[in-house]
Amino acid sequence: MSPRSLAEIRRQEIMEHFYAVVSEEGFDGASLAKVASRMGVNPSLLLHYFGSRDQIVKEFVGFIIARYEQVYINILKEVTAPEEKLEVLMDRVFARDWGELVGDRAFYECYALSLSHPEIKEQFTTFYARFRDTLAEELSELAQKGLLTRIDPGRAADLIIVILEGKDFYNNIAPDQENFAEVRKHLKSVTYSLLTGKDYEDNENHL
Amino acid sequence: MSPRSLAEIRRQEIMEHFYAVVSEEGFDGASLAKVASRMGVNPSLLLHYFGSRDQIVKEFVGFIIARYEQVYINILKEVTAPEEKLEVLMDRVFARDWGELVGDRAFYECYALSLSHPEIKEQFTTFYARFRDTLAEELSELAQKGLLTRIDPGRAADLIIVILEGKDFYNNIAPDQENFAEVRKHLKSVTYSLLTGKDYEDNENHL
Amino acid sequence: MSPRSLAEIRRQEIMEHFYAVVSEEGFDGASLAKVASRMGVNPSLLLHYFGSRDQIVKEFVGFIIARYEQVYINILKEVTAPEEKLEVLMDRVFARDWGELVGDRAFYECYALSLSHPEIKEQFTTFYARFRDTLAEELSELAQKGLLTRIDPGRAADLIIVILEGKDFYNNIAPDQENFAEVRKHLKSVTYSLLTGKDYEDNENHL
Amino acid sequence: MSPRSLAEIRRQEIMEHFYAVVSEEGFDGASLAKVASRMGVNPSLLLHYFGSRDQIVKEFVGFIIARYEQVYINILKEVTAPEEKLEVLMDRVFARDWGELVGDRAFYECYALSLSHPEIKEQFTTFYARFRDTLAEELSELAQKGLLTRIDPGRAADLIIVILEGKDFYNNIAPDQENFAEVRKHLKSVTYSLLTGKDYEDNENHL
DNA sequence: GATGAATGAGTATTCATTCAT
DNA sequence: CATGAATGAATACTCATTCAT
Repeated sequence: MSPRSLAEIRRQEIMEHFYAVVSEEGFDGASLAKVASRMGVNPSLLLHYFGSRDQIVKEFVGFIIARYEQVYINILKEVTAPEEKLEVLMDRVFARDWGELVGDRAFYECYALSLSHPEIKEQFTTFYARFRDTLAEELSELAQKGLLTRIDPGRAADLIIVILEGKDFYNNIAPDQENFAEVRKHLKSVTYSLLTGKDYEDNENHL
Repeated sequence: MSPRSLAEIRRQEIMEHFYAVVSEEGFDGASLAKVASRMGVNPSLLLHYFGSRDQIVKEFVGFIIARYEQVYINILKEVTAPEEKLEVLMDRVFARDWGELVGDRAFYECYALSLSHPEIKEQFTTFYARFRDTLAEELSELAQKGLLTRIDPGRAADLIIVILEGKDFYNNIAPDQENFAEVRKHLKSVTYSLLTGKDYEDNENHL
Repeated sequence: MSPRSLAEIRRQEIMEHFYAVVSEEGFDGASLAKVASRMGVNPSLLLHYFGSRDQIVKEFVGFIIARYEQVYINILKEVTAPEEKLEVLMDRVFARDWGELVGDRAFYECYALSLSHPEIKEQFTTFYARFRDTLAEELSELAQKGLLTRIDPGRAADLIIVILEGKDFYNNIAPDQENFAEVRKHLKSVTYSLLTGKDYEDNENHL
Repeated sequence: MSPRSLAEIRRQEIMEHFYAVVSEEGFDGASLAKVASRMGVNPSLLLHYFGSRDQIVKEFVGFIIARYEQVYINILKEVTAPEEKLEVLMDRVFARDWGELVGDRAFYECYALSLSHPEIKEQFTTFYARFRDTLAEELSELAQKGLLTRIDPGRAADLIIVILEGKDFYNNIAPDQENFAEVRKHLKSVTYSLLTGKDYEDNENHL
């Protein structure tokens, strides 16, 4: 309840504004001057709190991943009866979009960055490891209840991640944008079958 | 007999070197000076041929997509007997990597760029449209021969693209890198089932 | 009648286009590239004919002065009866404008340039010397006929030049632009009086 | 006690140095680097204070005009008995030179600039409007005292400006430089006559 | 905690110029 | 006669950063 220190608030503000600029113009366009000007603040202030732009970028990747984590975790943490759990999970994975995240340039900028920065790649890797493990754990429960017959939970988790990320990737640049909802619906049905061995048609009302 | 004008050769060289730098350092680090210095050439020369850095970037996206297209087309153009066609296709889609393409920062840099540049997004969209259509056409032939029972060719093409891109995305930052081959193998089997309605176990030797 | 050499024509073309650009953007904006592009020609061509930009500028001052000379000479060369000569001269000096010359940035650019380039100043000086002398000669004839009573011809020539240049200078930036015609009219009348000792009112119909 | 902020002092310094360079080499030669180097300061500093070179130029025109205004106002503000006023005014208008102003390339550079920049032309126009009005006002007083018989004060002001600017223009490039004092003397006498209707000969001792 | 002065390296781009063709 | 390749210096401007206040 105690208000965070001013320093903490400022740092958060800076991240928020940095995010806004990266989303629109990429790291390329995210100069301290531009971010500071958006904040209505002196550029030196950003350095006062982070020491260097590099440090901002580094922490920014953490900031972005934390944002994702929050969303991904929400997919799972919903408490429901085991029988419904898979449907709810599927619904969420294949939902329209997750807040402002889908199509977010900032995320892919960080991802691209990770491909040549081992330290940053590490951040992504541990994030996806955590996500995979949590997913697998969840699915494992379902498997024990016989609701997930044909597939190993770890494999299933991998599969879900692949389809999830592939779907979002494709969604952003897919032809026939307006009908992408049907692609999502189809992917959902297909994934459901893969996990349960049953057709999904009879569950259509969950969409 | 000299097939291309000097200008064309130079432009190609510039693209090649620009690619190398973007792959390592992103657009952020791809200054004209850096690219020129790699080429052992004066920075003005790049502008002599392209007019502006923006123009280089724009054409570079085309260059990257053309590279992908070449690979993606290779997946399909192999001429084989219809019965083997699906296996060959699967093999290729889920192969280890496609030259230097996988894990290529340059590609994701372009992709990220497209998310806030409609003109560039358009380039991606038409590329994936073309890829999807060609895939669908191919699958449609197989369907007519009864080798693809359970799925509409267009849907199947979407599915393949989603899994293909999701796999590559995941591959780059997946935990347990060494065992990713198994993930690929599993994805291949699963995709095969989805397309044919048959299990893939009996085809394991194709991997 | 024989066509000038192509070289001569080209040089003239270049001067013409250089003039257009200097008029709009000053020497500052008159780059070889810009001039060449207006001509639809390769920048190297300008150097082919002039050797260097400096040479173009130098010859350009001559070009500008020659343009002025042509106009100024026209003021004088009209052959009329001595009694009308002064009126015609006055009419011309205080005419609305002299072609596109009035308000021409290029002229003042050259003039400004002359203030720190002795060689160029020399060009202006000899031009105005020539102008002054021709004027004085003309006025001297009138004086001999008793049409110019009160003033020494040389002094009169100086006076005319001062009023002429002052009027043009003032015209370009005078408040109350629309009514500047009246200023011109008044200046004409005043100058007439100064030269002849008579009031000008009775000659108003010459305006 | 320190009257101006550091920023104000710096801005003034920059104007001063910019003036020096423009006087010698025109806008063409007045690069930020050159000006900064004269100041013994980093080029970025000029932009720190003005934002862009264009802004410097714009403010520079104001700076130049303010300089002129100061001199022109000095012509008028001298308090003397009405009977002497005209003589003093004439003396000042036709004085040898006004500090470093005469022959100042910077002024004509600005003037030339104004011919294709409406915004800058506006600055000149309002300056000359102010000058004309103040002059007219002054002359109007003299007229009421019967010291200015033959001419409307507004017209007289226009006339003085024309002769003043024409004289300076001509002075800079006139042949027979050494004897230009006589031209000035003659112009003074002539102007005096025009304003008062009396000959000036008897006032020669004022020169 | 925050600003502003100042720097110096780096940016894309423009420019005049040379040379080979 | 004219172009186009190539250079290298110069341009205005941006940027991250330091330091004093």
